Amino acid sequence: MTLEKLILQSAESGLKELYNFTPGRNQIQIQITRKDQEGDYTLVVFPLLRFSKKSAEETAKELGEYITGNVKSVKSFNVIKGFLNLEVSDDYWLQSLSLSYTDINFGIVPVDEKAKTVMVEYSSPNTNKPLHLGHIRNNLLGYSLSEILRANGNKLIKTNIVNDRGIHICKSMYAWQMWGNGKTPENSGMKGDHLVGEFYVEFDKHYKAEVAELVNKGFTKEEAESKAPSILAARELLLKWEANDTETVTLWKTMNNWVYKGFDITYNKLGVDFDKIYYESETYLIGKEEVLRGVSENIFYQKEDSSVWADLTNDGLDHKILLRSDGTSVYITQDIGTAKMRYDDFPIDKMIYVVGNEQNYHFQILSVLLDKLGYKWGRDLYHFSYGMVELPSGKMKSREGTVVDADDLIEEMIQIARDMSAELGKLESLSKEEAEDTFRMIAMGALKYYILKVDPRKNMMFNPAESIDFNGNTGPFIQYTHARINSVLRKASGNNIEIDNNLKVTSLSGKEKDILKRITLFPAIVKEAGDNYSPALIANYCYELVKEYNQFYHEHSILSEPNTDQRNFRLVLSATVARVVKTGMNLLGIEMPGRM
RNA sequence: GCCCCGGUAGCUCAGUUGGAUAGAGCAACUGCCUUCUAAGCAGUAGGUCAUGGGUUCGAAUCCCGUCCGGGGUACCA
Repeated sequence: MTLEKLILQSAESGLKELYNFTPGRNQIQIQITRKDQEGDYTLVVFPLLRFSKKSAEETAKELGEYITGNVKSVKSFNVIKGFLNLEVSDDYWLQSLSLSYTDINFGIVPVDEKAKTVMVEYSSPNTNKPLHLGHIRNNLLGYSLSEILRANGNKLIKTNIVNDRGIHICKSMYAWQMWGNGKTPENSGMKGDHLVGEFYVEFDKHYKAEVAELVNKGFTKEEAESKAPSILAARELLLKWEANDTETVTLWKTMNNWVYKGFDITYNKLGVDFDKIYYESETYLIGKEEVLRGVSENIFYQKEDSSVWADLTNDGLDHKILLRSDGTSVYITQDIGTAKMRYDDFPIDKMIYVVGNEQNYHFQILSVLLDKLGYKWGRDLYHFSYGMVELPSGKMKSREGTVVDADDLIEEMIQIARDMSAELGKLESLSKEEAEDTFRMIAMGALKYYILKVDPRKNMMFNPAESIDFNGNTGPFIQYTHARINSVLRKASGNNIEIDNNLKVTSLSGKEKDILKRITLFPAIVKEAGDNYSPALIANYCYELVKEYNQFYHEHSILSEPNTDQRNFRLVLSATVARVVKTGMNLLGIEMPGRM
């Protein structure tokens, strides 16, 4: 049992004994004592005054005396206003350090037979364009969220739904047919996803020009948008594709394969992976079947133009189209099919969709539709809705080419890591391969931390003109501290200094105690991050921990400490910090270089 | 119009079931490397927590109004 729980229990029995009052759940607040106050845990007595019927000071004093008398590890207390600050004995902190040092999986809940199966869908790209910064946020969040949930004892299935069919890819296909001149990744040396994306932009350019021309001829904007020759041609391709037209399907396969090769490279650089990949082309027909079953069972209705709709007005929503009048399926149609297929394939206890918050309405509807179709899990789908990445110029739009390309950004980060390392005169002792691998880890560490330290629900700003930092509250700062500790530990073992888990120390400095306290918090942080689906909590914890460690490192010497017990304690402390930070950063998908 | 989300230092962000004097980093300025890695440490300066009310021992946090920004809103995904 944690000390916090022991204190809580003691406070409960104290209240009963002193004031004959039995507190309800969450009625007693125990929190970590503020840094500027003496003590380790603080009990707020204000809410208890109406039961003690005494002043805040007096109540706090009586409770403090009771708790110090009952909980061995609490050695003393002080009262300031209505705050009862409890001071914990050094022995307790040392013991918990010893335990976390010994436990290789400290902070991680093992996955056993009783574990729940959680499926996390993330990435989910369209195959008509390369990945950009928005996708990076999605991929990093999805991967990290999965790792965090696994660390909380869940069985994880990471999945990806590739939106490989639909009007968007038909646009790129049409543009390639019209203006491609047989360009391929092979004959142009271009990455496949970038090449296909180029034609998506090309399509939009022509389309916009056509619409403008039609508007000039007197059509309304809406008419023009649905009558422009390009869009008609793209729609025709979609129809041909759904009719399994050989030429169309062949082109579709070719272009998609170009894109997949490109995606694989980007995924690899991002360090993300999937246990099961679904393709919309394989799920949309199931979605269609489900929609048609819905029509025959009068769950949905069909209009005269034969488009299919759901009436969701009873759920406080609107009417929603499920099949177009030409019979082709829309975005939500395939999501219905994909969901059904997944639940058929796996024993899913919890399904999480990592998708941007612009889709909030979509997922609300998806839930209701599946529920109406009779799937009891429909209402349980969880949309992990994260905020957009904004540029100073506003929102990123692939069509308009106003995006920060994922591959470009990664390359740029690696180059900065190289330059900075050269400037600082680091890593000169490493081989070229080792150095390059370290640059990669640092660059990705900077990028990943930058994105994951922000609350996922909020929109975030990215200014390309001010490149991502490597100093301060950053990934490299944390990696650096870790590398520094490694260096000390290397030197220790080089000098044949053995690290002993049996800690014998008489006095702890304030900094040392701060670090000890922070380390013992780690399991609770992992749990909180899992409960709240928030990688940011892990990121901020790691930062706080290494910041405290750096202060300690500056104030105390480790290897040249004459008292060997003290030296041993500091080595155990350092080694534990290194491991906790590494575990935490790995939950964010960030690798930790051995030296930097 | 209607619905959802947000607004904390010049900039980027923490602050999570309401708790003590609202915190970091960047940018600016000042110190600290013959001593375990200076991608570090210490310091100065920077705030009407958008705004007006309310709830209470106590509000950046909860409720209502207003302003500003973003997103969604029936044949894009």
